[in-house]
Amino acid sequence: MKAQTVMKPAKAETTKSEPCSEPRCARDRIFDTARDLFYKQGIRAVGVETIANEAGTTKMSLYRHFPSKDELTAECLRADRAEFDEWWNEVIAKASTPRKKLEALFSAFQSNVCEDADGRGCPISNAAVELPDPKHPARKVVFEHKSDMRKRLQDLCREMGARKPDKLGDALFLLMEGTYMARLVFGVDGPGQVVLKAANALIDAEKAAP
Amino acid sequence: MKAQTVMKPAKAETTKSEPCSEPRCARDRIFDTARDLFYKQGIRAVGVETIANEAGTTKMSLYRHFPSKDELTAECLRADRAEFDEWWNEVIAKASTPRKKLEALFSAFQSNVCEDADGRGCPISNAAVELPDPKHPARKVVFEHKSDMRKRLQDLCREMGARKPDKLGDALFLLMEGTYMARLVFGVDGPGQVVLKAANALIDAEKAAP
DNA sequence: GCGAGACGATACTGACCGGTAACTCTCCTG
DNA sequence: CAGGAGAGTTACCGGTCAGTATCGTCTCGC
Repeated sequence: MKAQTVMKPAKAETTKSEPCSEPRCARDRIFDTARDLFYKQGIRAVGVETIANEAGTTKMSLYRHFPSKDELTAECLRADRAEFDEWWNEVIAKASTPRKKLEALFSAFQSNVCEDADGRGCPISNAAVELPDPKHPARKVVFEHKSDMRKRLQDLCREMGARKPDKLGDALFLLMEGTYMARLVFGVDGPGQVVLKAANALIDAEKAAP
Repeated sequence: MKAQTVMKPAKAETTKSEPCSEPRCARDRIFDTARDLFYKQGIRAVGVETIANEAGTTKMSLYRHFPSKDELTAECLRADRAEFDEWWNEVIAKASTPRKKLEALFSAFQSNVCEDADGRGCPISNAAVELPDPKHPARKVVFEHKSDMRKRLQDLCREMGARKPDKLGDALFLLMEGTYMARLVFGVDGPGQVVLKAANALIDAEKAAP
């Protein structure tokens, strides 16, 4: 398969604790391959041997860098989480008011989730489905990420001056999770296409009357 | 390869061709055990041997009644779907208007999903996460069930006189799916507790202005 | 009484699982 | 130049996976 051996990177400014060479070092290739395969095929469906082969290396190298498949899984989810947070912060940074931040979030969210050709919803939610064991190291990542996401929404609602910010934030949370699952079941043209309008309707309703 | 393997008698007792004894016949015990274990531990996490043992029988009996684990899985999902439909019809039968039917649905849904002590969301949505292969027989059940659920919501919105019934129905669909996932991640006291209020807000907003 | 069907028990296949051991090669650094 | 770390290779471990084969038993309808 791939392999493409020596490429003479010619960079390597002798930073001591950075031994990676090649296109990328074995650890990074393994990590990225694992994230990709876990997302596309499911965590339980992918074996460590498959990951190693697909990354152009061997199982031994995988176990040199990661203590177990479970820990590798948790690590991948942490990367997913970090990527999500980065995306989130970038989106809200461009908007001026809490209301506009929420609108920008749901607008970008709808595009991201629904328009990705081979998307399969949220890798972290999916992990929660695949790994029921509460002792699995990935479960902690799942809970922390979703709790954080919930709180961010509630905080934005509070800043916006909603009457019941926690409840409105939770309702918006439901819309997001539902969009993930709708994408997974229906593909691109599913119910997720209405999430922005639905979020706006909920926000308007809460800011208005009784 | 077997002919019409999957039939389901499940009728009254003393019908002549009913060799089931014991509490229940082996097929039913296997089937119920599989549904339970698949839901609680995940489909991929449960082996056929485990199912057979837990049902107090053997793997051979399982394969006498079901052609494969994949088909058994699909059959379990069909039962989940039938149970859901039955629940749905019962709930809307008690309400007089489309608006009240929707309200009754979301009220009962919130209770069912959130108050079940060891609930793990929707078994059918979970199956979609666990089984990415589009050729898996369970995928057909997933898609049909969710399409049906989506259409039922849209139809109720239409009967209610919503201006954009399809979009409103889709928004309500997102709320339901989100509630399932929220239950799975957060347990009983999660964001799902607001789904009834959120649904009402969306409906009111759509029936009212612009 | 007898065949037939349902069921249980045991053993097996071949593939794959996560994880480990021991060895070699290469390249960077001191 | 020596040494050590990162990486690749091969072989292996015990266990489990889905699925099959064989045989024996129990019961029920005829």
